[in-house]
Amino acid sequence: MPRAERERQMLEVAGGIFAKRGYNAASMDEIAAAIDVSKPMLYAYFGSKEGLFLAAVEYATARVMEDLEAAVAGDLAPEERLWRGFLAVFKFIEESGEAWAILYPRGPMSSVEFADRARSSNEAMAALLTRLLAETAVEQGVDPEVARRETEPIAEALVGTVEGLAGWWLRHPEEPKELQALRLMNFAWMGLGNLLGGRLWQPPPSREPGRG
Amino acid sequence: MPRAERERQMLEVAGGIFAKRGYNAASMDEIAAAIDVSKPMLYAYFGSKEGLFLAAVEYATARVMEDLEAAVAGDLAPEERLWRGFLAVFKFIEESGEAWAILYPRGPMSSVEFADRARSSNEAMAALLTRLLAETAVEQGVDPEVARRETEPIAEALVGTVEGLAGWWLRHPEEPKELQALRLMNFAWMGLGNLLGGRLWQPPPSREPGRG
Amino acid sequence: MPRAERERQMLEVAGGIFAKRGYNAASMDEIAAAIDVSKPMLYAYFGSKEGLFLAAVEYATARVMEDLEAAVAGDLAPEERLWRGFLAVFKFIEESGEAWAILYPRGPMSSVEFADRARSSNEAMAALLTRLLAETAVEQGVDPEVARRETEPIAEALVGTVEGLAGWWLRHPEEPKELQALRLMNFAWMGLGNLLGGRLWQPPPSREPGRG
Amino acid sequence: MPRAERERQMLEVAGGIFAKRGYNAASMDEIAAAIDVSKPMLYAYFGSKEGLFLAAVEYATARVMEDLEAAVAGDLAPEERLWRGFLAVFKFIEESGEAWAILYPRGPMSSVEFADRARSSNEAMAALLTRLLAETAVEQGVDPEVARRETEPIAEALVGTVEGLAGWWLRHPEEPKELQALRLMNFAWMGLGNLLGGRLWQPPPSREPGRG
DNA sequence: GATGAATGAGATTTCATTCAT
DNA sequence: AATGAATGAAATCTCATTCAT
Repeated sequence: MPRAERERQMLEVAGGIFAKRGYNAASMDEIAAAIDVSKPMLYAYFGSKEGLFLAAVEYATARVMEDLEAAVAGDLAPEERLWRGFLAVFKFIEESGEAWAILYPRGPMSSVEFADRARSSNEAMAALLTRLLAETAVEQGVDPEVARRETEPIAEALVGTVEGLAGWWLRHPEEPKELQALRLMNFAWMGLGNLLGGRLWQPPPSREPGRG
Repeated sequence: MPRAERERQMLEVAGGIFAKRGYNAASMDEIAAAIDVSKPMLYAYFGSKEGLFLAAVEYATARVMEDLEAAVAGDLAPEERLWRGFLAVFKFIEESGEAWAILYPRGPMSSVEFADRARSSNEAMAALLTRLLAETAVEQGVDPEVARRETEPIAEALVGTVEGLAGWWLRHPEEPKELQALRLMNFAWMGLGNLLGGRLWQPPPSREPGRG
Repeated sequence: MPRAERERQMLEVAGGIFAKRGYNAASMDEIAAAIDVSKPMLYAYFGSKEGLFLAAVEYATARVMEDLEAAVAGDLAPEERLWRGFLAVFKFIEESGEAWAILYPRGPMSSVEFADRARSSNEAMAALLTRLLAETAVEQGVDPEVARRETEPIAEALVGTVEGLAGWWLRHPEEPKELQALRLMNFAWMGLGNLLGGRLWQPPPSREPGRG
Repeated sequence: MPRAERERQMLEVAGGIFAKRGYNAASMDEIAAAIDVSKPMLYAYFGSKEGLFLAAVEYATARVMEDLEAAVAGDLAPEERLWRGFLAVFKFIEESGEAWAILYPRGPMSSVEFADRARSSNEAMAALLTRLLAETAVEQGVDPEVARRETEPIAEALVGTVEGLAGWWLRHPEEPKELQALRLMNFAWMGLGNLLGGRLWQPPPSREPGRG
């Protein structure tokens, strides 16, 4: 088995265990046994438990970002882009729940030691959104200075929004992912002001956003 | 020192250490030393490390919720309420960053074992928002069935939004809290549709920040 | 409550807990709570856990010995004496199983540290038997030198015999104590040689021991 | 060092320490140091302190039982068999006092938690005796129903007898083991009825001790 | 005389990590 | 290249025991 292939497999299994047990409760013993590899091998590949964990996080991040970037690529209206991005993320969660769970474990008691370095996914998503929002804003005539200053925090807030709804969805898995994306459009695109006024957002075929 | 007082002090110090180190890396030894109490005392009061942690979470939750509830109490317009709620939360974060950090540690690798029981803060905030949103929606003539179904997930998303922006703010502490609240109003109340169209939200007269 | 009375009560409760949990697993906390006394009181009365334990053992010993001595007192034939002694012991076990269980806990893993000082019961019973056997032997014309040398080890063996059968009885509590005493007479008085030859011992009314 | 060999060594040393200190007072630290092995090795082999202890008990049991079964094997008269069995047991005690002491610690304050599972030796010996006694009794024409009912408790009593005399012997180690076996024959085979009548048991010709 | 509150010391157990083979 | 065997270090938790009141 080629090294890259083997590494990929290790990261997937390890990621699953980290997601299920949490960083500390996941033992190198258990991981090695699940991969069917000796512990020294794990160390040869990743150097330490921390190294393995970070590699698993990066691997998972890369996969979400691939899906997400593919979804928002091309010449699309901002609204359409947001809609497709939301759909892509919830599709990813549905299909690779474990990978998402490493990135956003929900629930406290993390081991903060290397939280910074493990935030790669958050940053990648926020960066993508920041770029998109900034471009669009400028296209739409928003003051460039304002756009520069405001898009990054807004993008971070938006990632938090997705994470928050994803957490709720985990407890209501019977609902389809499209409904989650639709909710986010209503909340994030329309805003509560419109929602509470009864103005809802319509999915693509007849897409027409904005306030009434 | 009366028992209640001592307990409060323990919870504050322990909360700070849990927030700084994470659940696993925080050792009972370190916590006891920081409180200047013997370890057995900790066990006498809280039974176990888990018990101590959960008590600290509850204590922090109770404090945010007090502030938040006070801020949104009274006969206020929905918009005003949201605005004041946001302000209250960011004020809390500014003053009690550690308490917030225990509740929303940001960053992966949690110890999943008792994540459920530690979600009290999220649930409390989401429940408050759910109630407010539902009431307002119905007042505004939204179909009650829709309101019933949609407010809870939207509320969870909103909590995530706050958490997301708070995370960003932690890395940009030079900005005033009012600016964060203003951002959230623009994002969550107006929606991206309006924002990208250049339509911004104005804070109510008797307050200060924002841009016209 | 007079001190002696209170002390007696403490020893009974403590003895019960020691018997149920074993020396180490019985905590001073549990014992104090069961007696409904504060821990410092326990220390005031008995000095230490070890002191409490030894006092409980002595108390239990004193009680068996009272019963046993009463049973074998008076001018009785050796056989009759043995029979009455056995009956007394099994009666005691039936009525005060816990006291017996401190003295003969059956099963390994004792905490040998102060085993010597805790053997008081064994010694007391063995001493009583030694005296009786020696007297009888001499009366029956056994060489006094032999009697002197042999009675003590035989008495210890006999105590072991009683303990062994008591252990079996604990697992077959449905049988009456008289049957246990009868068995011991057959074994200890008649001997296996007679038993295997089919010669059994008859209880008192028609008592007639010896070999066929 | 091959695993089996190492395990045997561990069990012997651990057994010795358990016997000397008792289960609770023996610490894993001390045991590991005495074997000259790290504590984690102990856990790798036996899982827990309890596991180690039980393994040591089983090991000791297996060794007594080997000797005992070898001694009573073959076509022997009941009397001869008993005599040889006693000799074997006392020989074992003389040579492996520690192993015997783990099985029959004499002295109170056991940790009752797993007393049941630690009684293996008692049960093994009692089972062997039960079988032998039952066979012999039937051969000798004893009512089979009586034999079935009585042999087990008698066997347990007999094990207690051996234990009792062994306890005495520990305090009088200057006497030879043959004398102990002879005593037991006189007590258990002849019975006190005969003893007190001055009728003693004679060892079989080809052996030595005893008094005519 | 009596106790609530407190602690020093030590027990078992687990784990990331590394040699010797 | 790969691993079985081994360990140093540390974590949680418990308990007998004692002051200060």
